[in-house]
Amino acid sequence: MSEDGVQEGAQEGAREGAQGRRGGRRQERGRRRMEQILDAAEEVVAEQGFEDTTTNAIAARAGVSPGSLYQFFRNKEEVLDGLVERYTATSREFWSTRLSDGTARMSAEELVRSVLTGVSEFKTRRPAFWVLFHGSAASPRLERVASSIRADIGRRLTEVFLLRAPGADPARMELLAAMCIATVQGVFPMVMEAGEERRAEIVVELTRMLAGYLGPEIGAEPPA
Amino acid sequence: MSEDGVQEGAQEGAREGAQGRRGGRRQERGRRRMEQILDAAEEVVAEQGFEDTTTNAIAARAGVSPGSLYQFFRNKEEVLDGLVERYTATSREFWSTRLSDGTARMSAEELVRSVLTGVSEFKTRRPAFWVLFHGSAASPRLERVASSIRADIGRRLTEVFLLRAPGADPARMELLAAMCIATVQGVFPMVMEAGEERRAEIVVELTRMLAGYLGPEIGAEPPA
DNA sequence: TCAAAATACGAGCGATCGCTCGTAAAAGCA
DNA sequence: TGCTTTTACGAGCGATCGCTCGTATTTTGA
Repeated sequence: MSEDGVQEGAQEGAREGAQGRRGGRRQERGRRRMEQILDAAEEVVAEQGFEDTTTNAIAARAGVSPGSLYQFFRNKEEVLDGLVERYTATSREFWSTRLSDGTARMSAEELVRSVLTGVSEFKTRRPAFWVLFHGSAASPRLERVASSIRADIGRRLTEVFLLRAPGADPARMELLAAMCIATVQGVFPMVMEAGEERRAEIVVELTRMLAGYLGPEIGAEPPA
Repeated sequence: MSEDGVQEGAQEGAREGAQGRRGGRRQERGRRRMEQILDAAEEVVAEQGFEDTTTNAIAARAGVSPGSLYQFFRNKEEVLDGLVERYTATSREFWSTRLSDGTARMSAEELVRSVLTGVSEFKTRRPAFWVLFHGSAASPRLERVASSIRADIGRRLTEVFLLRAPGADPARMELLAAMCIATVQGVFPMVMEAGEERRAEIVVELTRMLAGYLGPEIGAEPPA
């Protein structure tokens, strides 16, 4: 090592991909800090909305100086990208556990209801998820983020549909999935704004609409 | 006037309301300027999005100084409120012409298709409408605006439903209308982003979904 | 033990944006 | 014609926000 000093060149390529300062070998402490910052971002986005979220507010919520935040994220957008990454990872687990068991045997209505309650739970656990999922025609930045989240969910849902209708055209199933996701995106705010009993009523409506829509193509095989 | 310098104290009370538009003894020229400013706001919102729209940009687009803008609108939000007001007025015409004729005789599918093409046209004529209608969970301000627009459309649509199903429960029809509006809000971005032929395909899907949902309660009376 | 790297701080820079203010020209009214 | 009101201007104030920079502390690795 004494020869020339510079010998870290071999390493720097490995890490640079995701986020934060380039070429940096991150310590355990740093990785924890990044999670803290993302947790804080989650809270602030859920409370203030996407556009009103400031980096200083995120840093303060995380109990960290603005400078420290930029130690790990190059700019505000990268923080949001970090949130999205966490969501898609979590959503991956969510769907796999929810689809591994007997979804193929469910009626379309049971399937829809099961997924809807799942989404509802997820939204409670991750308050900012809905904001990023819903997106907005008003904000190009947010829409970019939202459509990437929806695309990921679309892929999962397409798999489920193909599992239930093995002979079907994949492109067709993709379209059905996209329609369902868009519909839920549109209707879910109603669910959230409504009171407790009203909420159940709307979920019933949404279930009826989607089950009716999917039924002919994704309906359960007759249990005979 | 030279006597004491300070003698405008008697006037200042009258001044407070005049700034904005409250006690509006507005001249013809002023009313035209307001329309110009709203036109400019329409363009800028459609191009930049809701949050990225600045009052200075609106003024510049309208060919007016920032000061002049604030001669007519007390703040940014009032400009957006003005846009919404124009929309609800235009939407009033839109619905009344679209509902005055034989909507009661149409099948649910025809009705849905007719409304959808209408919305599509409207969106082309008023580019910023979609932005304000779609709203966003990410922006409390925008959501306020959007929900007021949706509420107005909801009232119109409820009327149509009641016209087609005179015996039905009004509250029930209101719920159906809200569901339809939310669904369209969710799915329409897909329509807009898609290419020409793809677009028709999605509209067919949306029509099928809504017609299937409404059919049992709003379907046409048997023509027999 | 010690230098390099990673982590941490926080004041504040530069840019933006909503909006004001002093001023002055056009329009209504006597 | 004069006086008031409305319309018009545009530089710039005050506040905010994303982000930087100089510096100090902790951890790593040899």
